[in-house]
Amino acid sequence: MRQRIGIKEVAAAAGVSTTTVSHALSGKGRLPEGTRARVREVAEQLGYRPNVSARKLGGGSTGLLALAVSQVEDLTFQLGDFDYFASLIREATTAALDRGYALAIAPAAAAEDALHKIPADGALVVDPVPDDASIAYLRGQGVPIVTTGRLLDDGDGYWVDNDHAAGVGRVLDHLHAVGARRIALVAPRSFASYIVDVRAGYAGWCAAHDCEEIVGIAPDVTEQGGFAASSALLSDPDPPDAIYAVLDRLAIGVLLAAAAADVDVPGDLRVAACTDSVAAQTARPPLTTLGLNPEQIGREAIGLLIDLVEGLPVSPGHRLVPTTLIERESTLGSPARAR
Amino acid sequence: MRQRIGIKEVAAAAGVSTTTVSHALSGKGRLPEGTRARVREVAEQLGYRPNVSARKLGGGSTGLLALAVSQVEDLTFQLGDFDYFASLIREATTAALDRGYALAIAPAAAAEDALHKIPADGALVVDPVPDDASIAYLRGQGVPIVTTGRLLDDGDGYWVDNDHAAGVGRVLDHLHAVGARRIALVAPRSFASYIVDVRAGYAGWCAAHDCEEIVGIAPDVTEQGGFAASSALLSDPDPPDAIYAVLDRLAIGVLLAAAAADVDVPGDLRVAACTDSVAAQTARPPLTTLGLNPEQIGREAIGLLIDLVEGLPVSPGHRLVPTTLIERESTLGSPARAR
DNA sequence: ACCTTATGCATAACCGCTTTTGCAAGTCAA
DNA sequence: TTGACTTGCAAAAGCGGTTATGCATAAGGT
Repeated sequence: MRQRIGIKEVAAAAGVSTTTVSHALSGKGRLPEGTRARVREVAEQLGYRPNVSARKLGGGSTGLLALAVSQVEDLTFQLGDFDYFASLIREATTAALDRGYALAIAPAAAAEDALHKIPADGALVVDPVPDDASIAYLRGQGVPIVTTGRLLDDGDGYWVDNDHAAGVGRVLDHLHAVGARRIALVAPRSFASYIVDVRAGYAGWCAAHDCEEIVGIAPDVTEQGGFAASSALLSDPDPPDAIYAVLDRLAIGVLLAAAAADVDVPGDLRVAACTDSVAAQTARPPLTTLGLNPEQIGREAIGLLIDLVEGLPVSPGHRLVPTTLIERESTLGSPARAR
Repeated sequence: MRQRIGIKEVAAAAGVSTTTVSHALSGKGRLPEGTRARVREVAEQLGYRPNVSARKLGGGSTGLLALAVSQVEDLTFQLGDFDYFASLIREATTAALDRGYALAIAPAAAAEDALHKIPADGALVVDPVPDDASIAYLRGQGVPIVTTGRLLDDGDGYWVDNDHAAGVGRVLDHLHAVGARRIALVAPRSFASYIVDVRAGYAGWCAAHDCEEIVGIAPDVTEQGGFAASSALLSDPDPPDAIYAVLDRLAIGVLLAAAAADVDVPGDLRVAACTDSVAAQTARPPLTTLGLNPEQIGREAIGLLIDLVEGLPVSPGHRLVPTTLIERESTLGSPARAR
């Protein structure tokens, strides 16, 4: 009948009061280092685990951060890229644990309800959508928030994202350098800031390079969506000679559409994608991608969030994470020609 | 300065005591229907939301469950199937929240350390590996554990999994029914129970149907792994006429290998996979898959875990979740021939 | 009419932890 | 010596609920 070890048990074992234990563990109060260390040791030995609920109730912090992944109601939002999210979340979790925090998942479905039920000190919202109910709720609660990708309807606040403006330019420059002159963009409608940014970057680049803007709107963010959008583009009398898809899964759909339409990639069509992944790497031909360094995004976002939670001084505004262009056959073509 | 509405405010507004409010809302105590309804209405109007932490404090539990996703050190374990895990975790999270628990992520790396820092009442370990350090640690702490997929080195304990034995039979019967006679299995080496189960089921089926066992071992669980394993199989002088891959990503690799080797699917090779996903659905040709109903697995596992945490009576042992065969072109072939 | 039992609700004691306050003992300057 | 600070720790008051207990009053049995 192993009973939970609470602060009381620790206090008894250490021969001090519960107040002292609380202070020793939290680092607050006035205690000599000696007592502090002794209490900590006893707590450790007894395997003391604080009760999160009790902490929260007493007005303290719980050491819990909510991780909310936004969703779009009317769009089949199947999480565009698995590897991206997995990397981001993995790194975020690790970074949080390093500083003594745990990440609790708030499902996108009942996000608001979930956030109410999770006694979190702060929240990380991944790819928020405009008028995000969970964000409004968190704001009301006064809970610190950091988003990855900025809020479209409110660019203020703290967010971490890639430098998409620079990233788009890099990809388009690359496509142009390998000979593309009619570069199309395949993207879903703009439900998240990075899509807006990429589209804006694309428009700007086209204007600067005197190129026609060709945009194919994908109905969803899966391979199907990419297939549909690019099939339409390819059947045009004056089809593009390059396609940049804003998600790797869309790009894989583009490759499928090209194969179906007997268009040679990269001979007649160069294809590139935003977001690197194993799937992009193993596609036929392997896809040139813009790596987004999700690990770094996750790490920075969590660092920022914890600073906010702990009331540490942070410089206001956002953080930009660089992108990495990964050149593969889908735009380079030499290995394909070698065949 | 809108203040929180607690049970106290509701009590004042309804002209009753906090006890009555608590009883009215929880359905306990002795109250006439009239009072109950009135209090509920007032609570509703005031937008009362119970404080989860306070509620938990009364009970013994802390309201935190750890979600550990095991990993294999020396295998590139990129999470075989995204959709599967996403569905499972989403449903598990929702089920947990419904019962007032939050799910905290314990990263596979540093799992033990992470679990130590997360003051959880119980843990859900997804696809544990043999000699899992995190499980040993949790056992030592006396924390209730439920795994999805059983522990290879210890089948006892509580676990939830698909009825793989039945599932394999269903797929192989299907492949046999559509004419396959040399059915190969593509699988990574056995790091998890479901792979062991599928391989055992496959071996049993082959023995029962007097078929030769042909197994291609994938070096990892990505498209690359499937490509490598099936390329080897297809270059055999007497190649298989069907391949069953234990993960959808492997199967997509199989499709790529078939295309590279100019083998027609499903004409010359039927391909099926375990685990359904959008990627499988949009593959060319669309893949016949065995759906694993991850939602149900997640829900049952969490239900079981919370019962254990709360000391509710549970029947010992495991829970089996049925599979669903989803037939698509990769084994049916008619649409392909129609081309 | 009187005692018992059921009914309707309030009082108060927790739950585990944080935090404010209080108090004794030690330190120090005047 | 003495008042003014520190220092080291404990007592006690919440936090927002749940639940055991108590106590009127009403209903039912004899």
